[in-house]
Parts: sequence; C-alpha cells; structure tokens
Amino acid sequence: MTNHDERIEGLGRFSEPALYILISLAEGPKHGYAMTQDIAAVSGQALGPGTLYGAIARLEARKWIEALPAEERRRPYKITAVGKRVLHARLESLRTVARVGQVRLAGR
Amino acid sequence: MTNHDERIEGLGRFSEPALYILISLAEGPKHGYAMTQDIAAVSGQALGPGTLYGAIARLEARKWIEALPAEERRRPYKITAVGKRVLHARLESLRTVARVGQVRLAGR
DNA sequence: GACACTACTACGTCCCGCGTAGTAGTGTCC
DNA sequence: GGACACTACTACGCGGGACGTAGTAGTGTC
Repeated sequence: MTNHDERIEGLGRFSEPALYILISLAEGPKHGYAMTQDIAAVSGQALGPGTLYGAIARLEARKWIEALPAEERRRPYKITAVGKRVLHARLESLRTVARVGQVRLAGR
Repeated sequence: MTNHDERIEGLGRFSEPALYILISLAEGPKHGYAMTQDIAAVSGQALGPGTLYGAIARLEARKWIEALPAEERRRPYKITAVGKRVLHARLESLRTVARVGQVRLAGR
C-alpha cells in the first residue's frame, strides 16, 4: 500500500465517479446535489448519494477539490489547481486510449 | 445487487483493467502475459497478475471474451462479438466525456 | 548453474462503488 | 393545511474488484 499521493500522476484507480465530479466542477463551483444533476445530464449516469459524497470526500482528502463556505444547507466545492492538472492529464490519456481502441476495433 | 448482465449497457463499474484487456484483444487474440505487455506499452500501466487474471476471469464470465484452446502453458483469449459491441459503446461514451471535460477545462 | 524471462496460480487485504434508509428544509397545489 | 414532490445531504453496510505478494514451473542463454 504505497502512499496515495504518489499515484496522482500514475492515476491508478481513478474512478468514474471521481472523474465525473472533476469534470462537473471544471465548469464552475457546485454543491453535491447540483453535481448529481450535471453528471446525469452529461453522462446519463445518476450517482447515488453514497457514491457521490464518498467520492467527494476522497477527492477533498487528496486536495483535488476544496470546500467553499457553506450556504445554508449547501456545501459547495471547487476544483483546485492540482485537480485541474490531474484532470487534464487524465483526459489526455483517456482520449489516447479511446483512439487506440477505436482504431483497433475498426482495423479488423 | 441486480443482475450483472443488466449492466452491460449501463456499464456501471466498467473498470480500467477490463477496458485495457478488451482493447488489447481487439487487436487480436492474446494470452495473459502478452496482454500485460501490450497494455503497458499502450497505456503505461503495468497490471500485476492479480489484477490481470482477476479481470480476465470476470470478462470471461460475462462472455465479453472467450478462451481459445491452450497452447502449452499459454491460455489465449479472444474478444467476443458482445465484447466488441460493449467496447465500442464504451469507447464512444469515453470520447464524449473526455471532449466535454476538455472543453470545460479550456473554457475558463 | 545462475539468472532472467515467460506464464501463470493462489491468496489475502482494503478500498470503493452502490444501495438503502433516514433527516430536514422548501415549495406548491388542491 | 397537509400531502407530496423536490432539494440537499448524513449514516451505514455490503460485496466486489483492484492490487500486491508469494510461489511454481518451464525456457533460454551466458
């Protein structure tokens, strides 16, 4: 069990929910419920509260997102600079992998 | 715990190792060790044996890949028609998500 | 004959995805 | 005015999958 933070670049176990949350926050700060809706709209996936807030807590612990001052019942979050960098790298490799996969599928 | 197969299209929990394996097999039949190397070359990720063969077993159980007659110590696998369809759909949604994410990151 | 490489099997742990249930405030419509 | 839907979470537990480590065994080569 190596240090979690050492995987920031390696991105072992970079989950889907976490990815969606980062993409959602890349648009601007949002609170949990707003993320659920945004994610459902973009990806067609509706995350349950357990999945969503669990992933949020992990992302916050890794400093990829950070909490903003709470408004009433809402707990908004924004993506950090580190989070943006990680997301960018992630999206890059995702597109590369997707491209390779599509070429291979088409190629035979 | 709903039926696993019902998630084929929903693709909840479609893991990275599984994705890499399918992409690897999309190029042509391979045995486990060859997949590890191919995946390492394409994605920079080296999967340990536990991860690899665990994922292979699950993919076979779902009929997304199937075993070919063993050669000596090697146990080769090929992707099934269902596997190709699933992979195709997966890659599509992956590119869409990646595109949205990149637009959002660039947009501010 | 030592060492590296190939090609797995076996096993255990821990985290994470996911579901369910519950709480509580807000709005609205009859 | 109370029923119901929607908002916005908290709490909890289960099971599965990712990952690591160790071990086995055959092959090549120097």
